[in-house]
Amino acid sequence: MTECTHDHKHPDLREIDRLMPDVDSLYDLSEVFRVFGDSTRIRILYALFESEMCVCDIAALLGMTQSAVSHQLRILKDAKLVRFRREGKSVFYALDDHHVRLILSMGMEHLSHTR
Amino acid sequence: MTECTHDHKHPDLREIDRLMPDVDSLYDLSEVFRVFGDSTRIRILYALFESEMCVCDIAALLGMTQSAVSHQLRILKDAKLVRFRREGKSVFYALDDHHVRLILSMGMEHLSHTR
DNA sequence: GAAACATATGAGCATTTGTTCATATGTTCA
DNA sequence: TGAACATATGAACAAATGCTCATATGTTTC
Repeated sequence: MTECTHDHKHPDLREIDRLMPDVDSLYDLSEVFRVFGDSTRIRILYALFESEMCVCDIAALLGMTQSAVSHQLRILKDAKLVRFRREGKSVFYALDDHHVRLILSMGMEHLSHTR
Repeated sequence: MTECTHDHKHPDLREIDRLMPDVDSLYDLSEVFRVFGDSTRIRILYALFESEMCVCDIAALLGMTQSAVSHQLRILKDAKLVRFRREGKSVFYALDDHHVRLILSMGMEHLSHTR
């Protein structure tokens, strides 16, 4: 490969670099979306749209093992997308804040615009 | 592991299953977010916030090889997140629609709420 | 047509990721 | 305290992912 010889209009790269969020913020942002980027986790989030649920019910609803669901819930919890409360032997999970719903519906809207 | 013995309040799983989008839609939705879930692609998208850019400029801006950027642009293009136009030897990429900006700002907003 | 430039793409490789299995932790009740 | 239940977690493994390198495709200019 050879360097770009700039024989056309180019933006001021330094100016653009100045305007962009710093690399660390963008990395954190990509991590947020990476959490949404798995169908199991998306299904869990949509299940929680209706009501809070315990782990075994989520597993039954999705037809997955309790272990697999629990592993994914941990990722969702770490990303602050769900919160939980213990009630006896069960642990109930729920969507953490309204941003989750907003982000999901934005994604759905994008989908509907691309077909 | 043993089955859940339902000794507490449980939601109607069949009703919840009925209300949820079908599995295929949720898979497609997760694929959209998976595309956002990589810091290189996020950096490319933010670079394009300011103006359309050719591949070599994006590569220079991000300090990456032309090949790496081109591979990621293909993924962004397939997901309809960017569009492109050829002008001579160069190919200029731009954000495809306003949903991209909305989704990114939703993600940023979520981030700012979690610290 | 040939050379130079800009971009696209396939193969290979190291890393990451999601699931399974086994087991640990935590809670209730007899 | 011990047994049963509900959830969490570490290790292992197969599959997916992102980058590099080499090279192909496409465009302009001589």
